[in-house]
Amino acid sequence: MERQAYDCAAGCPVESTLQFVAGKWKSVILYRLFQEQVGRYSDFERWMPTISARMLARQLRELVADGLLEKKIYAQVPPKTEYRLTAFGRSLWPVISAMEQWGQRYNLGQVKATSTDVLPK
Amino acid sequence: MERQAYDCAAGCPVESTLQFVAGKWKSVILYRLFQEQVGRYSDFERWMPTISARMLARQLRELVADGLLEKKIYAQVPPKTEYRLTAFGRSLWPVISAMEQWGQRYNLGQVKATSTDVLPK
DNA sequence: CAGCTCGCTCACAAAAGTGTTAGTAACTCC
DNA sequence: GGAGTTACTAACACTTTTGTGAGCGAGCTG
Repeated sequence: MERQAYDCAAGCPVESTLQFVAGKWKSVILYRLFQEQVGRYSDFERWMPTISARMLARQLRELVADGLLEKKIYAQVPPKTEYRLTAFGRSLWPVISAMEQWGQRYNLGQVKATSTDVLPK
Repeated sequence: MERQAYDCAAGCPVESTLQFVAGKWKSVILYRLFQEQVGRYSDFERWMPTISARMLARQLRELVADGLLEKKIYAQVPPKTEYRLTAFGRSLWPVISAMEQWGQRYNLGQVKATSTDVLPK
């Protein structure tokens, strides 16, 4: 099983949240779906060009298994699938949104900023 | 270097945030410091009993290198060090707090809940 | 009937992350 | 003077995560 095990004896709430969100691409996938409502497999490939097909399929599968996304398969050829957030997935909006805002404010470029770049003195 | 590389061509803000927060234990360390203000090395060992010394030292070092924490070394024997949040680190409060709240609401136990456990119908 | 399409999956290999054990420095207490 | 203290680090092995390349099924298009 390719999943990190967070075992927090005291039931740390931050760790529980991480269980759902901490895959390398998961929060980005969720973020995209918050923006676009629906995404097909090929949409994600376009939105996140550096992800490999293997990872994309796997992260999507885990998100579906966790109940955050739902997957609709159309029985047609060539195949078509759609992913969208479930109500449970949508409940993560505060988390994703906080990440988005922090990233916009403190890290507009993709290169890591240090505190001195951001906070004067 | 033990660091994941997120290269988001479009400069996705969620990915930039992940760069700082996505270590296996980083957000938990930050969370603890938001609660306690100050932490010594041995405090973290007590707060997070399942982390290994190697990981703790490493995650702390990275957080300091990223400018999120500052480290104060007292020149005494036996040695004493204190870690606390910098202003930059404190700017992450909305992210950590959103994680905390989601974890408290939807995942009180440490076992993964599924959507059906949480959302009626 | 060859080729294209889409949404994947599999096997293999490389890379990243993690745990374990041992050890250090230097001062105090017994 | 031997043991205990704190905050680590280094070496090694192991596990987990990730990338790569290949392939598949089934119908539609030329």
